[in-house]
Amino acid sequence: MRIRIKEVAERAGVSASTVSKVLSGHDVYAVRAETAQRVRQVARDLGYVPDVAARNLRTRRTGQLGVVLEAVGASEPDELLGDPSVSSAVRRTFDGAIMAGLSGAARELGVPALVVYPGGGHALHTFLDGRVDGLLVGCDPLRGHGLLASLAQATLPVVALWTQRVPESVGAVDVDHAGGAALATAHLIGLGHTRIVFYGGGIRSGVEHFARRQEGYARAMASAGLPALAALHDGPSLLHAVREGVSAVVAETDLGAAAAYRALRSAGLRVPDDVSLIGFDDIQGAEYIAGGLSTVYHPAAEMAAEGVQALMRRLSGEAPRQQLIPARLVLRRSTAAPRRATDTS
Amino acid sequence: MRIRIKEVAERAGVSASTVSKVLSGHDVYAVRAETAQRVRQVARDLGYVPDVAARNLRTRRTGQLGVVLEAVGASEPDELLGDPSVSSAVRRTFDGAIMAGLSGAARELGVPALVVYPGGGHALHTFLDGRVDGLLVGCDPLRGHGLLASLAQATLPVVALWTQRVPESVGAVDVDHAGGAALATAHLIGLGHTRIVFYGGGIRSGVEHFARRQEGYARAMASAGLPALAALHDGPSLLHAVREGVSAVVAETDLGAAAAYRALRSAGLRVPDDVSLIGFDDIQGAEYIAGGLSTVYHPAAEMAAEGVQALMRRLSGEAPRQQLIPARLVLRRSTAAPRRATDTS
DNA sequence: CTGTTAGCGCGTTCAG
DNA sequence: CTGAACGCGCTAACAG
Repeated sequence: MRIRIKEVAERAGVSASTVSKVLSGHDVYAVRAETAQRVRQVARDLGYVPDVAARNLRTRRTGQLGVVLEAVGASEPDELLGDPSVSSAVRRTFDGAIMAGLSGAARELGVPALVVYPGGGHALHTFLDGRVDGLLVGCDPLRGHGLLASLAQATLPVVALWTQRVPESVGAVDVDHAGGAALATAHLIGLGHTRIVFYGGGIRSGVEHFARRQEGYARAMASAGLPALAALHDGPSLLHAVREGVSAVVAETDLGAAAAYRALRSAGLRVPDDVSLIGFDDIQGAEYIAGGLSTVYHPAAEMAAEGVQALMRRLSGEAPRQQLIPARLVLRRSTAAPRRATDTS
Repeated sequence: MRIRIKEVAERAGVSASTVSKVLSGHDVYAVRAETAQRVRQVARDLGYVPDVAARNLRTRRTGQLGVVLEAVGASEPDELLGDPSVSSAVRRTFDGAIMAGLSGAARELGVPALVVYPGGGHALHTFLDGRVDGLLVGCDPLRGHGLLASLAQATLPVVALWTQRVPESVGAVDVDHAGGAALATAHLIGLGHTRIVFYGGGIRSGVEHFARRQEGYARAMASAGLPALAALHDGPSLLHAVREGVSAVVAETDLGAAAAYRALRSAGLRVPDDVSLIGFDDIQGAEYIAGGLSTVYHPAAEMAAEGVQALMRRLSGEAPRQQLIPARLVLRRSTAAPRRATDTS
C-alpha cells in the first residue's frame, strides 16, 4: 500500500493540509521554514508520492498533453510513393522524429507526460474525458483529417501538426514545404539552370504537402523570371523533357528522386553531369541515392517541438496561431552547374 | 461546463449510481433493459463523457500503460555506428517502429492511452504516482539501463523491451539477435561459403545486442563444423582477411555493412562476386547499400506489440516471462555463392 | 431492480 | 502560522 499524505502528516506531527502546502511548492502558503523542512524530510524518508488521480480530480487539471498521430502505424497509399515497405519505413522515420521532438520539448517544458492515443478512428468524446489539458493532432499528410473539424467545436485547446488547413480556433505548426521547394529551385537556378521541372504529383496529387512543394517551385521560378513547367510524374515524360532541354529536376520527395534517378540512369543519363536532381525530405538512405542526393531537410522533430510550445502557450491563454518551420538545403552530389546548352552551338 | 453523471441521472429520472451501472458496461449489474436504454439515450443526447480523474480515483486504476523510451531523442555514441546524423536517423526509425507497434497493440487490446514519459533521467517515483497501471521500458540498446533495477523493487508491473538482461520480477521482450545472426550465417554457409567473418564490435563492444549477434554467428559456424573467426572491426583488417581467403562477411549492422562495402570497393573488390556481404536491421535505405543489401529484418514493431500484450498479461496476474521475437532474412543482391576457391587451382 | 450512503486522496478555503 | 472541514465526480457496497 502506498504512502498517503495523512501518514506523512502524522509522522511529521502536522496536519495533512500542511503537508500539501509544503509539497505544493507554492510560496503563497506561509509555513514555518522549520516545519517545512521536517515535512519534506519525512516525505522523502517514507517515499511519499502524491496521487495524481486525486490531485487531478481536485484541481481539474492533469498537466498532460494528448497526442494523436493519425499517421502512426498507417501504411502509405502505394500509388503515391512506390514500394510500400520503403514508404512505410519513411513514415516510421517521421513518426520517430516527431516523437523525439515532442519528447524533447515536453522534457524542456516540464510536461510530466504525453498521452498518446493509439491508432486512428477515435470518436471525439475520447479526447474530452479530462485525461489531458490539450491536444496535439499530428495529421496524416497523405489523407484528410476530419478530426480537426470536430475538435474545433470542443473547448479543448488543440494544435495541429503537419498541416496548414485548420479551423480558426485550432493552432497549427507545419513544415514550410513551399519555402523548402523554393530553396531547392533557387539553388538550381543559382547553378545556372533555366529549364527546371517539378517531378511528382504536386498539386494534382491532392496531397497538401506536395501541392505546397510545387507552389514553392513555381514561386521560385517566377521570381527568377523563368517559366514554370508542368509537373511530370513518370519516367518516360521525364526523359522526353530532358531531351527537350530540361537540365534539372526538383523531385517532390526523396523517394520520387530515387525513381527519377532510375529512369534517367536507364536511359544512360548521368547525375549530375547530364541532369541535376534534388529531392525533398532528406530521408534516411538519401546519401546512398543517386550517388548522394542533394535534398531539402524536412524538420519534423523541430515542428513537433514547436507544436508542444504552441500548445503550452494556448493553455496559458494565448490565441491560436499558424506557424511554419523553415526547411533547409542539404547539398550532396546530385546537383551541379549545367553543361553548356547543346542548342547554342 | 461539462455534463456530469448527476445531470444525466436527473434527466433520465434515475439515480447517479444507476447511470454508472448502465454505462459501466458490466452486465453484472441488474438494470431493467428499458431503464438502461433510456439512460443511454439521455447520456448520448447530453454528450456525457465520464470524468476519468474521478473514475481513476475511485477505482484506483487508470487502464493506461506507461512507456519509457530511454532511446527516444538520444543520440548514438559516434564511435559505435559512424556518422552521427545517419545513426540518429536509424534510431528514429526504430523509435517510429516501436511506437507503431505499441500503438497498434494498444488499439487491439482496448488500452485507452499510452502515457509516454518524456526523455530520460526520470527518478523512480515519477512512475509510481498512479498515472499508469504498468510500465513498458524500452531500453537503450547502446547503453546500460539502471532504471530497471530500481523498478524491480517497486510494485508496479514492468516489461522491458529490447533487452534480455532484466531482474527476475521484470518481464522482457527482445529481438532474437543471436537467432537472426545465425540465420544470416547459415544462409552464407548454405551458399557454399566456409571462410566467413563477423564484422563489428560484437562481444567486445559491450553492447548487448551486438554481443548476441556475434554469438549467433559463432553458433551457426559451430553447428556447421566451421571455425568461427575473430571479429573484425576496421577496413584494413577486413581486406587482409579477404586476401587470406575469407569470402563472406556477416556485418553486425547494416551501417557496418555499408562501411565494409566501402572498404571492399575501395580495394577493387566486388560484392557479391568477390565477397558476399550480409547486414542486420534492414534499415531504411538498405536497398541502396551495396547494390541491394541482403540483411536480417529487425522486428522492432513486433517486439513492441508483444510487449504490450506481455504487460497486459502481467496486469491480469501472470508471472513475468522473457520472450524473443524471431528475426528473418531479407535477401537482396549482396550475397551469392563463392567463386571457386583460387587456391585449389 | 433501484436508490442511498460512503468514501477514493488530495488541495483549498476559512477559522483560529 | 496551522488545522478542520469540505468537496472534486465517480463507483462499490449495501439496503430497500
